[in-house]
Amino acid sequence: MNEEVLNKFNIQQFQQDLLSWYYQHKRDLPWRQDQDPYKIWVSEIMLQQTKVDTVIPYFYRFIDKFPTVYELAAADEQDVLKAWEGLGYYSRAKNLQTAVREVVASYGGVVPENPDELGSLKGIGPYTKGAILSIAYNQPEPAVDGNVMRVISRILKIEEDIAKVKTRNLIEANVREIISKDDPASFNQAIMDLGSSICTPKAPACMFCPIQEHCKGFEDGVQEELPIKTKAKKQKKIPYVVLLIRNEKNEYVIEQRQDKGLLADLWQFPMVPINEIGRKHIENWVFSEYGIKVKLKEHKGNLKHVFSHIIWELEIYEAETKSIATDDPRLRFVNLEEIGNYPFPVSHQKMMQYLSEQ
DNA sequence: AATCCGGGGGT
DNA sequence: ACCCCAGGATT
Repeated sequence: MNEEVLNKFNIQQFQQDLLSWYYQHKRDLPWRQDQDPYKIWVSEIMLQQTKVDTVIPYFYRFIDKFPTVYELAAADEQDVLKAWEGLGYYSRAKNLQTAVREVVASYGGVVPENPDELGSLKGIGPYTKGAILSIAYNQPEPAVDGNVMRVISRILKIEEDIAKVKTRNLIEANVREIISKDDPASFNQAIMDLGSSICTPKAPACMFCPIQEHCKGFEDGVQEELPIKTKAKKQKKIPYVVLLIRNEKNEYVIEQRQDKGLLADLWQFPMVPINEIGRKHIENWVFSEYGIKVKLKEHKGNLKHVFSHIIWELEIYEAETKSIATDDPRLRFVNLEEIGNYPFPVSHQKMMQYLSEQ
């Protein structure tokens, strides 16, 4: 496909230009202090679809709480989710703990250096596998993320749709050709740093790019058109009434979500799907669903919460109940003190401002 | 191959 | 609004 471009590509000079730029400009990041495979691993999972600046405080707190695979393996899953609260994509945290437990049980607590063993762990896909192998173990393995796809598609003028797995594999094959065997850890991280600071999605700073003279996209003036990517479709809106149900002991009803799917195992205030039942039957629905008699009170406000694939349109109501206990295993009555121990999605954290004393 | 899965920030 | 972000699992 782009063999012609690759044939004329000066690999040695490219590596030298890229790496000398990186050695001079590399960012001082918390997970670059050492090459502890566990810490590299945690950082890579957190960084999936998440910006560096967002991850940094979470990384410090997480490593402080779970310094090695042993602390994480022994931890309560709810505590792990609490440490992940607000980061999103919560299955990352559950899969990470599952995989760490596997490392302790089957690999003596040592993160596998074998590509197949590493790649078989929960939550470790092709990117994360390559990142750990290259950064922690100095293996010349590609680590193709969004940055790398953008940078490589511009350099080699690859005009395939990067939303497709096939294109990711093509780029991986190309990286395998041009990666530095002497310092693969720096090579992979250099491309990522370049992608975040110079070779940005919009208005790339080609005039300051250390590898401009190697860039076929720039040579042909198409760098701003690359990479090619199909658009995501619009999110579907789903309306809910959310109930802040309080009893006479000033406790609120919270509910644990199911253990699979959206926001799995996190806690929330009960949500009534009003597009399914109609807003006339809210109190009846709550009784049939949870066995709790409630009386709707004041409308506290509305909230729109946008996910990647759906949009929640939330109407928040205060409600009262005479109940002080429940047999429903999903539910708990908690006071304002206890509620802070449970992992909540950001949308429901925002509702806590409406919780009142008395 | 397409869909599901969070939340934040830049433009 | 729209796009992107150090992606992976499931269908």
